[in-house]
Amino acid sequence: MKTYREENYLKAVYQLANHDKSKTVSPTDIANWLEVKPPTVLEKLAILVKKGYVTYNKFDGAKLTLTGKDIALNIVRRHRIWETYLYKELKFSWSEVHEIAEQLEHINSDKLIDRIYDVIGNPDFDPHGDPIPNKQGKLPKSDRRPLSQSIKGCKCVVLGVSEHSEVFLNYLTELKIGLNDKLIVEQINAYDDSLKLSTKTKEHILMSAKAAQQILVQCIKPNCACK
Amino acid sequence: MKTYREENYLKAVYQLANHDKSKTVSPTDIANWLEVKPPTVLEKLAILVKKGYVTYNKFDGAKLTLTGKDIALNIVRRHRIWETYLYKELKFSWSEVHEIAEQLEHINSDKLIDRIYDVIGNPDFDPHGDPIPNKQGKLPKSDRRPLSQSIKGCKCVVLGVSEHSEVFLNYLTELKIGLNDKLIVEQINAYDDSLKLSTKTKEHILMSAKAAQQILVQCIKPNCACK
DNA sequence: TAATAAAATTAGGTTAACCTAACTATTAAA
DNA sequence: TTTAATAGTTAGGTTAACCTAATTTTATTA
Ligand SMILES: [Mn+2]
Ligand SMILES: [Mn+2]
Ligand SMILES: [Mn+2]
Ligand SMILES: [Mn+2]
Repeated sequence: MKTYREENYLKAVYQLANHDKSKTVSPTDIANWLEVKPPTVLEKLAILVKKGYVTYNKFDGAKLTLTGKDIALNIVRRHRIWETYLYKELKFSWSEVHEIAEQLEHINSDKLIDRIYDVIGNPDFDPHGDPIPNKQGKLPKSDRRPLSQSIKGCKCVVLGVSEHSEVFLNYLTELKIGLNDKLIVEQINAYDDSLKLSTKTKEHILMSAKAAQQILVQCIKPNCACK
Repeated sequence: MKTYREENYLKAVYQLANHDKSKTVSPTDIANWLEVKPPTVLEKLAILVKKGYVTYNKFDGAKLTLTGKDIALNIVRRHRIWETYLYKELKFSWSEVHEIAEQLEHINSDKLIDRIYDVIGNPDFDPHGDPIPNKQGKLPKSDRRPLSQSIKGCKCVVLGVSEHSEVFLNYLTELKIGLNDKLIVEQINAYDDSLKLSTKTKEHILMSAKAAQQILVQCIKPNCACK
């Protein structure tokens, strides 16, 4: 029996592990992520360990087992399919879809997910550029890096964002920067690493390093000097 | 704070009260409906009374207050809108929609409901012919009676079903009887009240009184002798 | 390295939502 | 009208999911 709470804990472990692959997933991390307190997490981890969905010890932190990863990836799949559906079919903006998908991802009907996935044309990526796992939990390949790693003169295309907050996404929308838009890095300020960008619709966009770190891009020129 | 459990209790009171208007809604009725035990219901009723959503005493049973009825009707509204959406937009059959809508009705997003209600064209009735309350909780008028009350020779149109089980709906589908289909009552068996019917696509359909009680119709001839 | 801060853990407690068993009040049958 | 069945209620208990406060580890840092 997987309750929506259990689904959320497994998804949290998955997302924290992916967010920073070098770090272990600690009870405190999970607690902050889910907005509960560490003892609550410890308690739940013990149950998930018993059920065979995670392993846990202080040094390696929490790790998903194969079964646990399957479940987590299925929730991620549902989440991203719903986001895409809300965006494409129901005309929600990319800053609105996440919150509603947080609820919809727990609806238990494979047939419903299959149906809406068909309606949106079986895409590989969601409105934030995140890959949609297939039914077997395999993620489509995508080669992306933060815009902040660009060098001057780089031409690149926006393939995603690593932050999904409404305020950040609305900020990008204001700058008229969206998924698949092409960017040119005009200048990089050596003092604070802020960027001057231009797009097809807008020139001389000023952007902080903080924001540029959250935008995921790919170089357009095959032999671009960007790292 | 309305949890989905609370929503389900209020909806249960609403539906039981409407199912049989002459009877009071007893704790046992609610318990059977929600598949829990009577003490669980008593406990929850006490909370709902304190919150001002219902009144309860042994003699009048459970009754929704105005606030409680508002909440219940809103859940019913969401349920029926989702059923219609699943049916019309996502091509589910009328026997499949109820179960998924039982989950979807608890998704908390007015904007989402508004959006899908728009997509399906703001209809007044769901795929089972049930009226969709408007935002103020007002139900569109519909004048229907059980097919079992028909007299011989009556021509009527199917406007709904009072049972929503998959097995019953699939049975009707097999008989090729659906919403808005026209029926002619060819004969009524005086012994067991079973009917012989014909439709545009099928003749001499035999139907038990039990089934006929669950089909809601309206006479087509303005001065029909049916009661 | 000793002191301090932070993280992990344990202990003990609350609330919601369930349950069974036992008892009381109603209703229906004999 | 007594008896038996059913419905309502109370008492007491469980589990999941949360909490705070206290304690023990583990890291930092002075
Ligand atoms: Mn999201
Ligand atoms: Mn996304
Ligand atoms: Mn229904
Ligand atoms: Mn319906």
